[in-house]
Amino acid sequence: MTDSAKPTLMVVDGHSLAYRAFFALPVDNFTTRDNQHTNAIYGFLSMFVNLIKAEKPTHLAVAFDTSRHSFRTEEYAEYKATRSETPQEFRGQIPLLQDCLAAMSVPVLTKEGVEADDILATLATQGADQGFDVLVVSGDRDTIQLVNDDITLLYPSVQGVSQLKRYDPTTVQERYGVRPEQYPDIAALVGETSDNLPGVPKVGEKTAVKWLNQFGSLDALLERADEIKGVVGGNLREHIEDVRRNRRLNRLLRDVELPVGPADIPVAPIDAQAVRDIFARLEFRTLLPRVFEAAGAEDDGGDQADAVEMPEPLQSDPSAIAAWAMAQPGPLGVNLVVNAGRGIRFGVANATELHETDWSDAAAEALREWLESDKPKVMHAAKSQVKALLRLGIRLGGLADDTLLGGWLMRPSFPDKTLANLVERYLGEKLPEADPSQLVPENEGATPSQEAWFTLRTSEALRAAMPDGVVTVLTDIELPTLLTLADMELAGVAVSHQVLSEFSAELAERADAIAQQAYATIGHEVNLGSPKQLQEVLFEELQLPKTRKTKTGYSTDAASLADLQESVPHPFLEQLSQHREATKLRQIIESLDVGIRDDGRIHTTYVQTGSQTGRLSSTDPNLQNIPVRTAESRRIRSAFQVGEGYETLLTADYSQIEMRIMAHLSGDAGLIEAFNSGEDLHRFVGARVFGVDPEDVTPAMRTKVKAMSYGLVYGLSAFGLSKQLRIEQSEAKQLMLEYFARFGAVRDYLRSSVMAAKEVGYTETIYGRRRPFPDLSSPNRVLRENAERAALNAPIQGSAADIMKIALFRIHDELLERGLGSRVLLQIHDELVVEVAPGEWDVVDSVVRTQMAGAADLSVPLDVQVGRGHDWNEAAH
DNA sequence: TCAAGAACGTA
DNA sequence: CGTACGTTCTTGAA
Repeated sequence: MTDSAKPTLMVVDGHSLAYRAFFALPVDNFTTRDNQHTNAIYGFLSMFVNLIKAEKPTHLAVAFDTSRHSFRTEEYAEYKATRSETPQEFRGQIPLLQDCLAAMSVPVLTKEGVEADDILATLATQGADQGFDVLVVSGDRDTIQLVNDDITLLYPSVQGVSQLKRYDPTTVQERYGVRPEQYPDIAALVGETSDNLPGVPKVGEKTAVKWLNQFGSLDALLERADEIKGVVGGNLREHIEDVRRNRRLNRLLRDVELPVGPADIPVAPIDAQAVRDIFARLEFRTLLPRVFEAAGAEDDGGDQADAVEMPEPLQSDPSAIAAWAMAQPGPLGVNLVVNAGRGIRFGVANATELHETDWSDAAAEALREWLESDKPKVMHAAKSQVKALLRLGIRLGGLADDTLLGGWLMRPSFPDKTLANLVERYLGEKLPEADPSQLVPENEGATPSQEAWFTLRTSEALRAAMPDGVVTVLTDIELPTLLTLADMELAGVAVSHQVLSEFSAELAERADAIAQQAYATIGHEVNLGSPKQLQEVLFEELQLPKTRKTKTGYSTDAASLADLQESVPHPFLEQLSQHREATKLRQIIESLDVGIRDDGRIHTTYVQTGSQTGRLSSTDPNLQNIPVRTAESRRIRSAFQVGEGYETLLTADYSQIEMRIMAHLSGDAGLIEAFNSGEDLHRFVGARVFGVDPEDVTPAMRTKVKAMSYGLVYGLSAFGLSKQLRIEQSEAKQLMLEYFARFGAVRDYLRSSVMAAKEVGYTETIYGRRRPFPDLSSPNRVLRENAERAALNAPIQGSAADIMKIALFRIHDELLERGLGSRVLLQIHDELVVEVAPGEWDVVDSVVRTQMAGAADLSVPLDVQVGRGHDWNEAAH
């Protein structure tokens, strides 16, 4: 392509390319542990090394803008004035990017009063004069004017930063219909919105090109502007000064005084250690070898600790392993490979020695003493392993860490929770992985003891990176919770197939009947479960007014149907709603029914890392969303019954725990008084807000303040409140004003908590659990406001989750310690379900109340409601 | 067979 | 234009 005899000069506009990368790469994937955003840096460098590899420049420099001020703003103050402020998280990345470039020995050029493109223009012009092949890399269209036989422009295409389009004189001519040096003439006529340079109205690229070709030059055109007929002619004559100004401003300076010329910037060897250091800080791992490769340098690993050599795993006898493990002073990595609930292989490791064995009852017995001892053990995803051991009657002791939990606590939003991912993130190494595409893989995956070894080392690295508060949450809340959940999952909850199937049959019959009526109403059959077909019926056949828009059409959800029914009543709407209700319940029942195991119980799985706030989630089946709102749906709960050999179920729930946490965190005197007064919360708040005595608070008032109180925790707006209460927005606004006039500290707290989160980049619960929020300073309003609401909610929901977890494991532990037969079965965020053994009611009731009320010491009491019954519905109060 | 979207259950 | 979840069904592309 290029004449190999000629040197190649590559000059890059760092600012514009990094800015494109900033918007192209999701910030979520490019944030370091200490919340430094790196997406612009990564995107730029990734493209940059590709360029160097492909183009092999002999001389190289990257130019940056210094500020928004330049000779152009001097002449025309509005220049680029419409550009929104570059976001702080972009600007913050520029110095770091420049550090990276410095480490890579790439000259970084800036000059006060001129833009990066002027520097490019100067170097490119000098380079061409001095016999270089010149490559200009820029995302600014004005650089098209530089293109000639010696100067080629690489311009990012719309597809993304990684694709660069190559412009030489021919391609410019093809694309724009003029020679490169004429491009600024077109731009001057058309204008450039992004630079806030208005052009001639009604003149686009086509007209501009036509004129230029007709008159030969811009000067000639402006001279003879009288000859252009029609509206555009008038426009041109009217805006002739704008065009002249545009042309002055879009001319790039080719004679900027620079400290270096093209010959002074030959490609130099990179500073390997400096690159390693800054990349380590930015947590770039995959980029490192690419930079070394592009620079033609050897990555000798540097003066960091040498890459750790993985010791060979030893196939050992279980009792030998047990003796060895007992003798180890420090923590060991432990890994029981579980399949279908049973162990199959077992591995254990310290830093230098790896042992593994097939798992068997005999192996379990040999290892029992050590497993049950409090000798420290470090695992990844311990819960399923703990359960497999419990099935053999082995209660694991000494669980010192679970890297699954640690990784989640550090970055709760990250979906990949595998050990392999943590190994890469925290050790910068690769966990050996079998190639899943091959039946007999060439590369063996890690063996059980190797995984244990990696787990142990990952645990150390994770702990080193973990803030103290997060360590506390891990060891004092999550690890004890893990052991509790293992017992709860194994216990399961007894569910009556009989009750479920009777109800299911009833619902099936009803759903069928309603469906038939619905078909009769509209005159034909339709799949009532298909929103697409329903839209046909509702909005075309029945010509009902359009509802809320969805991605694929108009909504047919319950709220929309209710709205329609109110404004344009139609029997089909009612039938559809009832059908939905019946089939939904039936669906839930059916999935519960198939979940009943041979022991007559449902064993859910709690996903301890399933939320970003610290809550648990429940799957297979989800027992945290069993219907409760309607009397009919509660029949499902009556199928959850006390198991054989037990006396009764106990339910215990926290009342208004989130509002209590808000009272505590905000220190609002009124709200604290509300909770200390013993008065019904919403009555108390309603009395204050509406200025009446508590006994005079009407149900309507109570409903309003209740919605307001709950909405607060979620970042509710006046719009949302009005929608929910079906009142005017102005009334909702007034309600909020009155509310905050009485409970102002609540608003102050919410505001300042979001502000603080914006400052540090994360929120924190009372116990130190963190949740990062990179989007809080996003330039995108939707993203930012979503993040603000989530950030407002996170400490509240998260603190509630912390408190419930503490109560949960303390109850679990105390029941065990006291040798009681009663056991906790379910956790539904603020509620626990306990199966009480015969004769233990009084003590269990007391343990539960005491531990729940005492789980946290807030400035308001924690109120606990306890109920008792043969089934879950009856036990609710 | 899979992923996305809509809908809906809970706290 | 109210947070946090999981499941089921339909649909259309692969």
